[in-house]
Amino acid sequence: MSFAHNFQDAIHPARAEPAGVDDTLDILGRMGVRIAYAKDEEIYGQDETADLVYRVIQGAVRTSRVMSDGRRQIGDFYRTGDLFGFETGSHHRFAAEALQDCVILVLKRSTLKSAGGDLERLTWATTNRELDRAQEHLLLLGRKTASERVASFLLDLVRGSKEDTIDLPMGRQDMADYLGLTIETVSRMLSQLQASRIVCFTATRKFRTPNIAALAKLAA
Amino acid sequence: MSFAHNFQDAIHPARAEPAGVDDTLDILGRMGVRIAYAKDEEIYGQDETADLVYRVIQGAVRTSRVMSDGRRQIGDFYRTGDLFGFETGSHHRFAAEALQDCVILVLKRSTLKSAGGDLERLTWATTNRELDRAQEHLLLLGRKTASERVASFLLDLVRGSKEDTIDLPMGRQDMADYLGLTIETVSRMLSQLQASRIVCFTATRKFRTPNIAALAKLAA
DNA sequence: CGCTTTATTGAGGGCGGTCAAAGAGCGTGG
DNA sequence: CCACGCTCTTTGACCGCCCTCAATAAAGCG
Repeated sequence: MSFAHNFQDAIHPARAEPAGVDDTLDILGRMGVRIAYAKDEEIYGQDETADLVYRVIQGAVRTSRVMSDGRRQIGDFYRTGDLFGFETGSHHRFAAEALQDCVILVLKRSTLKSAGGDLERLTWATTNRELDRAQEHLLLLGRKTASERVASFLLDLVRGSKEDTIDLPMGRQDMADYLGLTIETVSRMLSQLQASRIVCFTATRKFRTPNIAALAKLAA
Repeated sequence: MSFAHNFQDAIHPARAEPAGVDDTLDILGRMGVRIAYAKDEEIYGQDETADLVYRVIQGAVRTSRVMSDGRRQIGDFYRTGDLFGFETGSHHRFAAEALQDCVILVLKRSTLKSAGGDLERLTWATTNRELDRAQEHLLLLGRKTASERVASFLLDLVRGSKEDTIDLPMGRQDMADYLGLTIETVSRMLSQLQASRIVCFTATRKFRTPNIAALAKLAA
């Protein structure tokens, strides 16, 4: 499954940190270890003990859980700068995998907690954000229709980006497993949105949203 | 909607605390204020600021979120002894309502955080448990079938109880809104489980599980 | 360019939703 | 205690959304 040769600190510590990011995060950079993962490589496994936390330096990550018969649910996606692995106190309910080749900063959880002050506040804020997102996800999975789910998903991406053209870091199967749908339904909904001139795909994984208001309305 | 006359500390502080509960929780009892809520009364509202936390002293509570067209998703249920209201750092994504007439201990969040030591650990543990449950819920809503959802739900109740006969604190509509189903589907699945001799309802809201192994298998 | 993987589109079926009616539970008042 | 009325639950018939299966098309990659 994974034949990537991990390496520690092979990436130069100088990062292109966007301006405005809290200085607190810079402290993290000096505390942890950078590890590179190949696409689809596992960062941590389902039911693994959770004494580490992670930050995406480059690339993107998904958390997922698979049932014994292969059905899969994706918990969330993480982009550059995001912290993840906070989901539990002892054992991970979801596994984490690299969505693309990426570089991850790995830290001991205990280090973060004992650091006090800003870092503790950061840990707290991150966990709260996780809960918020999970609850929004619950509503989506429990009560939204297929088109509403896809619209909500795209809207989330639009709101989390400053670019005009947005590129999806994941394939259709990952979208489907996040949204609780099949790949075919996702594809159909996307085609439908495009036919309605609400989104416009310039490539399989690149799109623009000429009509965000309409998209927001569809997302319900 | 609610014509219950709330009253503070009208309930005598002596509680029938089951043995084995952490002493930490007793401290809470001296810090907060007890408030009684009538069935279906709102404890806090969707989008309300979240500077308080709560503990169920008596009765049961649900958290829920409704969409503009009335579709509702229930986040979780809370029984005697459970802490709730930890879902967010600033504003509640879900409202909380009394499932039955109940008594709730209300505390300032800041009090809890500044107390340090055990209480801080308790806050942390509770939040982690919330995340764990939310993630389990995500899998249920995203990937399980109707019968698996109902089986999972009943199994959860069985595992959380020491009694042989379990009674449901909620009606079918609440179950449905928790499971992302309709009331009719829930009812049909229950009838089906009973026909299979996997559960046995002695009343609408009382059941036993003669065959937990089979129930666990169905829950997947 | 050929091969593999991924995405789209179509046809048909099934699970769960919708609509409707009957039945059970339960408090109220005669 | 029973009759009545309300709410909640169950059951049935039918429908529609999404899934399944299958084929084609497009995209990635050597």
